[in-house]
Amino acid sequence: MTTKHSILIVDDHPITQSGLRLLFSRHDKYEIVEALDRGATASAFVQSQPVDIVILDLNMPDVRGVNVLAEIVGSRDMTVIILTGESQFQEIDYALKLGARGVVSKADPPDEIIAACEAALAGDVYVSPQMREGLSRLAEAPVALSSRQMAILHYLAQGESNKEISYRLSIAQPTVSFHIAELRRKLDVSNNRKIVERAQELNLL
Amino acid sequence: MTTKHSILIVDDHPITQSGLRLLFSRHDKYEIVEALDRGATASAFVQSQPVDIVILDLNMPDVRGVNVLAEIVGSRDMTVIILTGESQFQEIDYALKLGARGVVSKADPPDEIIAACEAALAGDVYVSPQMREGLSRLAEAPVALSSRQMAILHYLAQGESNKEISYRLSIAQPTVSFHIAELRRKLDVSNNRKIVERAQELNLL
DNA sequence: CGCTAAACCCAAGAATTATTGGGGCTTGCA
DNA sequence: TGCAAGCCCCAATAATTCTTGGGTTTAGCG
Repeated sequence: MTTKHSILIVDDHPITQSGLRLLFSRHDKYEIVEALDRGATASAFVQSQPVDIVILDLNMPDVRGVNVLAEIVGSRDMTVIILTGESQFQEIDYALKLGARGVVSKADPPDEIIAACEAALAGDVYVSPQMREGLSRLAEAPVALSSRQMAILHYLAQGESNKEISYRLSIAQPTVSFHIAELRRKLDVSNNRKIVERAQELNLL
Repeated sequence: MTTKHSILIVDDHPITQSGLRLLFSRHDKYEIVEALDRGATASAFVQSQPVDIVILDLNMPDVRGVNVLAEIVGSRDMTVIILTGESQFQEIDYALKLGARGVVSKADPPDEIIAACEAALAGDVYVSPQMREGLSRLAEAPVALSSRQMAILHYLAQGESNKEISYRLSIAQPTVSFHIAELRRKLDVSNNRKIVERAQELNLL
């Protein structure tokens, strides 16, 4: 092997970053080139410096991981592996639809992360046994949202304005309003202020 | 020093455990004697083998960390440091009342954990700056809302539009916007979509 | 009593968001 | 193959919401 596989870590917990460094230090096939603690910086980073694999946390203080994922796969064809601490299967399912190449829980043995990387490099999508079980139990959603609608729903849940959303997704403001109208229709609410509440009732977040 | 300070880690994420091992391996004053991934096993462990310091996660699949804490401090006088990944300040406040000797977020620099251990050994209670700020918001003087502001807050929580609210209260629409701006200011949020969320945090609803 | 602060209100104009109408794309199905 | 339905997008325009700058009233205080 001439060159190692470059890895970007995106996780807001320094202690988890340390754990990942220790893990990958035992596999000289991989090299961590950067570890970031904010989703926004991650989107920017991969623009200027693409990496082979992104290890992405779903829960970060600034941006939802799925939205980072959407931005990354939207601009570059990069391998993203989801590393989640919670059992948010709806969101994980959505991440897979967006193009995540692997899903591992922080409660899984660390080797699962390596397994996911191996699978991704081989062109497969790896979901750890625990996560696979959770996903299979996920009852088919009574309300089916498209990926765009889901992305915008997540931004809404974070309290972002339409303008901010249009900027992040690089689409026109009326397009955001259009998707919001679709969310209102599908979730059967009359008012934008009820969208997030209803989505939570339906476990869409 | 004749003997090292013994440490028990209780956290359901192996990768976090790795990070902690790496961290404490750089401080030969401490020695990790065990790392457990379930709260129930932790309660049992310290009965048979007391340790100097317990690093305790709040979010575990089987038992809430606070319940483990209650059992530990109830039976043995042991130093427990809370290591939390979420901003659950109500629960953290409760943990401190129960007798936790330190609080650190997983989003804090790892050194904060060492600082908390040092403080605990010196007999102090250490709360990291980030956590301290969150806790202070809990304790800060209750936000005083006028009756008009409170009325409008309730309408907002029900998802009513400004127009509907102006209609119900028989006031002009800009007046509603004015009161909403006051709510934003008093609740210290930047965006209308966050008002209700913040009000719930403060138990104003 | 005058002064200040805070709550309440509104008109007008600025800013944001929604709707309409239309286009392109893909998928499944007749 | 052609058609219908869903998704995604946007420009232009409509509707809503926000801000600004002003006004009134009340309450506390030196």
